[in-house]
Amino acid sequence: MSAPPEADALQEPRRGELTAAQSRVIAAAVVLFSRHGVGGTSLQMIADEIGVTKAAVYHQYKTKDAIVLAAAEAELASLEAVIAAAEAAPSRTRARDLLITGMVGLAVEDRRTVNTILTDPVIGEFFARHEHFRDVMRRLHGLLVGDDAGAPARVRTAMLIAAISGAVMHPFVVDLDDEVLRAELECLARRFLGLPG
Amino acid sequence: MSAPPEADALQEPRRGELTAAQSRVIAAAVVLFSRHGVGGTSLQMIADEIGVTKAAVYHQYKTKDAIVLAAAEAELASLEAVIAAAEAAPSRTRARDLLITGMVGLAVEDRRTVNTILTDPVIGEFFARHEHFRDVMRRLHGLLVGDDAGAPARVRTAMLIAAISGAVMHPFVVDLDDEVLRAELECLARRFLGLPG
DNA sequence: GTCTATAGTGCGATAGAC
DNA sequence: GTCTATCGCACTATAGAC
Repeated sequence: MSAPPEADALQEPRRGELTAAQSRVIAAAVVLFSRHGVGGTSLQMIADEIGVTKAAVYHQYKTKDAIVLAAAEAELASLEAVIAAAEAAPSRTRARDLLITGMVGLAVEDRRTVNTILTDPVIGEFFARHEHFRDVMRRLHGLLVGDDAGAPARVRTAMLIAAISGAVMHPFVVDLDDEVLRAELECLARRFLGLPG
Repeated sequence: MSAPPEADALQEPRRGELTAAQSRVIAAAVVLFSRHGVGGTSLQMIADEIGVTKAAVYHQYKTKDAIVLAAAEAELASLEAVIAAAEAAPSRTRARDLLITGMVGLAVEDRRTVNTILTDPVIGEFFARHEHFRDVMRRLHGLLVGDDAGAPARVRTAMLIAAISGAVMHPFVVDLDDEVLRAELECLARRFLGLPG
């Protein structure tokens, strides 16, 4: 595919460039995965969602697994961007601040998709097998609690990640405005970490 | 699958009245759902897991949806028992204490099954349709924050539920001993609620 | 890049014997 | 309660025209 060289410096996840057709496939897949689970989503559903045939989808990705992998990495890329921004912060306090704000922002923005996809067993297997995911998690943990690899620190990080990504899709908050939810989540997340906020 | 939604509202299975054969089906289903997702689990897999044929499984439950529903309510029943015990406590403080201990205990005990099943999109649809689930969540919320239905209280409850159920299956804590994980989770959950302990 | 057409497989579900 | 056997269908994946 041919793209204008200037205009698209913004959406490159650095890990494999997606063509426009591929982006359409992944966008549809993410929505459907979150609605029906990975196992409950067929290539026919993805094809229908973007208005093409199955064969056209197969031309972009040779197998369903390849689509699942690309969708998982697309989701991960958003988180990685937030982490990279936080790592570039001048101070540790500022870094944690950026991280909380960024993570809450991502979760609120996507709501239903983020956690459902992150907790899907099929995606979980991909993440467990791929070093890139573990690396991102390690960097996130480092920003939150430093080099401490003890049990309390690890449980703390796990709880914060689960709390933010899981809370946004809970029935209790479905009717809340994005801005209200974002503010409350940030406040409670900071308090959980013992930060001012 | 994906039957007309209106049809199954009347035929709620009575909890706690499972035959031995039905219990075997549900136990196998819960394990497989958490490992492959609901959509990725076939009746053949369930039949193989308990060593019978598909037809024998169909004799216990007429459709796959009926199995999914029974499995979801079996998971919910554990939580309901914890809530009932907490509601019977003499004081509100004691009730919250029992609730935290019970919820953490359930989550640690099951680890992989609890959260994966709770966040599966197919199970989520069942929960959204059935009043019983909403009732359990309402009682849980009441125990945690009383009658307060404001945004901060709801976000707080949602975060705590997500934090406990989600943290136990995070990669960071997979290697932790059950007792260590339980102690850390209880401590952090209490602190999140501003309780002593 | 998308199409039609088709392969081979496994699915949910049913009938009827034991 | 479990079995064998089967139906009709949807699935993943491929081949080849445009």
